[in-house]
Amino acid sequence: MQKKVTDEDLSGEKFIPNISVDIVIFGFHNRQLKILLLRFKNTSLYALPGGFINEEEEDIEEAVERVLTERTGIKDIYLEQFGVFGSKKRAFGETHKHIHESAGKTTELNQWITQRFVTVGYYALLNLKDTIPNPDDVSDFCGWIDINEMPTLAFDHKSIIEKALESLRMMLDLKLAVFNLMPESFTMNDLQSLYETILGKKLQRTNFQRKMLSLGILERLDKHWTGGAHKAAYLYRFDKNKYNEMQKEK
Amino acid sequence: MQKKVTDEDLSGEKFIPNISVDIVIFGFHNRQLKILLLRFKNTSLYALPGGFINEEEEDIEEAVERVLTERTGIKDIYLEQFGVFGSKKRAFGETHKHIHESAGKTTELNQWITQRFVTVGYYALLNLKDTIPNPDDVSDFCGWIDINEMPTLAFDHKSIIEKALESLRMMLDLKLAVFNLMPESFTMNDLQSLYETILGKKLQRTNFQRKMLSLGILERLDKHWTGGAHKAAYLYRFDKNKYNEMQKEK
DNA sequence: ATTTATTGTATCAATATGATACAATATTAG
DNA sequence: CTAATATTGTATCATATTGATACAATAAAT
Repeated sequence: MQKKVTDEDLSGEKFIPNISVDIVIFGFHNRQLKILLLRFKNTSLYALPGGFINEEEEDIEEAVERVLTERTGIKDIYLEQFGVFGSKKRAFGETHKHIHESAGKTTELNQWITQRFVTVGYYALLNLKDTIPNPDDVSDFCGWIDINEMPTLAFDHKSIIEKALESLRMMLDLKLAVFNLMPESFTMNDLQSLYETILGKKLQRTNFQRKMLSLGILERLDKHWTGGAHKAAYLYRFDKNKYNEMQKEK
Repeated sequence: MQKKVTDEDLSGEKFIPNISVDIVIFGFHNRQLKILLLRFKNTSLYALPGGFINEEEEDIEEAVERVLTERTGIKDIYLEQFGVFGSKKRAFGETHKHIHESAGKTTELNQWITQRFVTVGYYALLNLKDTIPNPDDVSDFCGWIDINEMPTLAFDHKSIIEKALESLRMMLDLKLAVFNLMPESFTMNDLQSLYETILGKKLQRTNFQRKMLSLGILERLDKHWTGGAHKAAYLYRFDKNKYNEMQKEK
């Protein structure tokens, strides 16, 4: 959702009015799918990272990349635009006033932010371990929240997240973007649990393994001893070179 | 792209600034896929139907529906949002000036339309026969143009159309929206040629027929005599009831 | 040494898809 | 009227994909 106006914003930068971007940043850790959320200062209200588009200098996607870097500390992140939210009810003046006051701001709330906004939804897929979550100036928390433990979300961010997940689900087998969520090396079981949380259903282990191996994009590494009382699983690595060759052939 | 400002617009209606909608309206006739285009007065410049969003009263989709009805005369059309185009280069002041002058307008060109616009792309699927294409006040032509004979298009409408087609192609087997393009009754061959133009490749007749029949949503009607020196083909009808039952089971 | 949990692979059945064959039939040519 | 021709509907076979089950390998605990 719309990032609040900082001092920088007020001095010079000019945003396209009435348009924001919101980013559903997915990460994967401990076999759980997570989303990066902000919490507004002195509230229990959470929200998606978001921002506005610099009128002179930025494509929409560039604005998204800027916000992504601000919140996660990293660049070159897998991005997908999944929808626009333009209901006439998308004017959140009261909520913004509340957030503004809770943050202890003494200045007058900028009028423009209370107007109706159309927001463009993007989702990002990244390796959670690489990130250093960083709150903005109206948030006191920025961090990873499990997809199954969503807190109260501001604005219409709940439905934006649902749409993002649905979109991710549809793309799962078409693109192989899911590997952006995985660490450098992982076991089949790790990968399977990611697929299962995204799809929201259990998959059959042996057939899943067959399918993944037949993609021809996984490089097998050393075995991985868990300490468990059983055979060790292999680690795999997503092989970008093989993937690129595959894409060329299409 | 952005519809030009009419007298109505100037008197009272208030649009969200910097945002437009553009609609790729698909129709199918004579075994050819067509798009509804406008041609600006006294030019050979074509463009997609489009418009702006009433700030007080309209969801984005409602604005799209309004424009659709204005240009085609019909309501309740299948709609799908396929993308947002927000390049920083999307400011078309010079083109608008040219269109404005060619249309013989003596008034000053409204400044707001020369600014940067973010446009939301929708595609619509409808039965071409039901429509009465209707130009707007800066166009002298509104009609169906074959997808393979695209004229020079204004703004970035060429790439918007390409993206729409790509999106339609991806959705082809996921949804069964394609039937919105067909007339009340049609032969398998008609349907196949539609699939072939969308996919841009030939399909095998017998297997296509098997696939369509196995969907369980086609009702077989009488035979259809073409006058050709061969067996008559059956006509089929898309059975909405069967389709709805199918969806419920999912 | 035996037990247990998990892994990698093989295999068989059920489906789906690609390719080909062929009978049915509406018209035209002779 | 008969034969030729083009197109349609359906069947069938081979191949590929997917679902379900079996089983041997093995790391640690008993």
